[in-house]
Amino acid sequence: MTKVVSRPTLRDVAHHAGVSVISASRVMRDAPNISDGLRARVRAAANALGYTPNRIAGSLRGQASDLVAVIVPSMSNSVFADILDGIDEGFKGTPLRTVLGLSRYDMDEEEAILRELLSWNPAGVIISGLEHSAAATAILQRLECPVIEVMDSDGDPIDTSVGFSMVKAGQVMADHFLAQGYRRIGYVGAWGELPVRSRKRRLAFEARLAENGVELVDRQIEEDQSSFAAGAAGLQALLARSPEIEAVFFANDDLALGALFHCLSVGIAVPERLALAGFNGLDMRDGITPRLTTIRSPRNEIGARAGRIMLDRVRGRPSAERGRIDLSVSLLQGATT
Amino acid sequence: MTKVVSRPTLRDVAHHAGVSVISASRVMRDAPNISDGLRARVRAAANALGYTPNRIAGSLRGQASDLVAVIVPSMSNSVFADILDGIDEGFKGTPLRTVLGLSRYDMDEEEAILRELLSWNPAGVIISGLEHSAAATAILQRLECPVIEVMDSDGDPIDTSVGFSMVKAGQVMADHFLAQGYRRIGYVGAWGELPVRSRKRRLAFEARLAENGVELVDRQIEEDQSSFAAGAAGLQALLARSPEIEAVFFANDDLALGALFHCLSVGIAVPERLALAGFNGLDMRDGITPRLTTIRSPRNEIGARAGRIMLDRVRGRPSAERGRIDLSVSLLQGATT
DNA sequence: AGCATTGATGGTAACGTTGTCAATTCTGAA
DNA sequence: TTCAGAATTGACAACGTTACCATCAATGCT
Repeated sequence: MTKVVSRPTLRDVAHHAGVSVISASRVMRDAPNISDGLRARVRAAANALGYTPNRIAGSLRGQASDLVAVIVPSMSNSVFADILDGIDEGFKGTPLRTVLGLSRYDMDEEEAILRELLSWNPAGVIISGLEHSAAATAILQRLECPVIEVMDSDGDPIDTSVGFSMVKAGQVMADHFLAQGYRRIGYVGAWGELPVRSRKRRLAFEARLAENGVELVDRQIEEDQSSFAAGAAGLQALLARSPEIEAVFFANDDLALGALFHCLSVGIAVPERLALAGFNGLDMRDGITPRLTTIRSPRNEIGARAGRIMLDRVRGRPSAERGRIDLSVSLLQGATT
Repeated sequence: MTKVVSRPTLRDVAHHAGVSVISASRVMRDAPNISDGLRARVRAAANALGYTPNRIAGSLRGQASDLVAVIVPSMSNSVFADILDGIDEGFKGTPLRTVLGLSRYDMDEEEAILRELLSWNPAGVIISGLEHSAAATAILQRLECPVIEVMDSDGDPIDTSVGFSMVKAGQVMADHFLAQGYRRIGYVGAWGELPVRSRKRRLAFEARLAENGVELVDRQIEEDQSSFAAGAAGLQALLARSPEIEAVFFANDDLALGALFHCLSVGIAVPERLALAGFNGLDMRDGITPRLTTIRSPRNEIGARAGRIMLDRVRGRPSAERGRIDLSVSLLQGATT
């Protein structure tokens, strides 16, 4: 019966320190009412043995683990990467950890991964968007742990949402276009507007224009995912159909920048002949002349705020925010409008 | 003693189906030797109750969980985002899940997060780079679970590594520059070459040039993180000091593209007056004319391969690869060299 | 002095699952 | 018909931790 050299447990630590298991446990998690001597002895034993707590065991005893299920469509989309960075920042120095689930822009996949992750008894769920499959919504509603929906803030959250308003974003850009005096306006999207968010933005953009008596001249939604190339292609298709357009709003910065490069290379004067505006406020803009006009989406803040709220909720702090949390979007005026 | 309505357990399912707990367990995990009747009854009961297995409990019983600790510097860097996407792809349809740890380009932080994540009894560890703190290396070496180091393949892995050779990458570009006839060559990096990988690449680049009798004219390492702006600034600084330079290798595509935009806007002819090349092969390149010459780093493949190997190892498949796995890098010839 | 309160420590059971072994039933060959 | 072996099902213990309660000593108050 040669015992395999495996990780030391609390029992080992307690034995080594000559105390009871429960006392060792108390020291390790800084419970109150511990004498300095006991604390010192247990600490020493833990160090000597290289003890690492087994959180799996701890989580089983408690009702929930310190794992937070984070479900987003994809990591390659820098929007979600930024959100994840923000969340992790919020978790820094806490026992909370992110367990990742990627939905690949598919509601069924999202539902499946949600079920999967719930089997880890997460302390909370952070999920992107307000739209989910009926079953997923039902599951989320029944959940006892905090559920934070990130990105959108148009609509009612299941529990709490942290995001910004796609409607406002669309309106802000419409107002800007109108203020600049543009009247023959177009729109370019991509990927069949798959993340529904972009459609919300466009509809609000169109509606605000219409309110002011300006009808969107034309729109072009590319099949492919957003990219510089798609932006250039979209713009070309749009202008081929509707050459009178004088200003274009793009679903995101990638598309807009691709279109900008196209304009620069074929000699379309920006913004004199054609004004361009994007959405997101990627750092990328900074090195490009003329600097792109866009709307800053508070991606990092969303993540950090969601992480912090999750922490507060898990800790049971009464100060923890709830409901819809609407971060503001702001126009970043560049030189392309 | 009103029982809180909480998640049903196997006991509930078993009771509902009129069978023993262990039988229910066997049905749920598709163990052999189960009668169709039993299977059907348990399945029905599980559905009726909405049973979700508690993997925390399952993991405690077994020796390791199905969680895989993935430690990378940052999500905002698209290189790691792509790797994570790849890993998750490899885990699709398996019980393996990613628990995320971000080291923020800091070895001490990496060590700390490693310790943190180990307390979840992970089935394996995927960590970026071959360089870790001494303590972290020691921990990783002692680990019983698979350890896969991703990105680099210059050097010896602790257990298994999946990546590409920074040295080869540097050499490939040096050979390309030489083949194109460039002799007055410069280099631009950023962020004090913080991810050590870029320095490895540069040194190999310089060494290969030197082997062929060409001394690097000058190099400029920006303080800031890589960005278009840093690339433009770096190029300007470089040319201010060494205007005779005719070709520049950049630490990555972001820098190179920023420099390219700068050249386009100030009228430096590319590649006639100045040749530019980047590194990574980001999709971004596709929409920009002239298309950037670069080296494709197999980011997604690294992730997918690492994920698959992790799965094979966890499953105990003898086919599971080990040791150093070197993915190839290839030159993507564009129009900037 | 008597008694409640607090501080410090320990014992026991439980969290939900699964590995191990035992018990029972069934199958097919002798 | 009988019996070995397979198929099927179950009982029990254990994984490492912590909640709960118990114990005992020290302290403070009337």
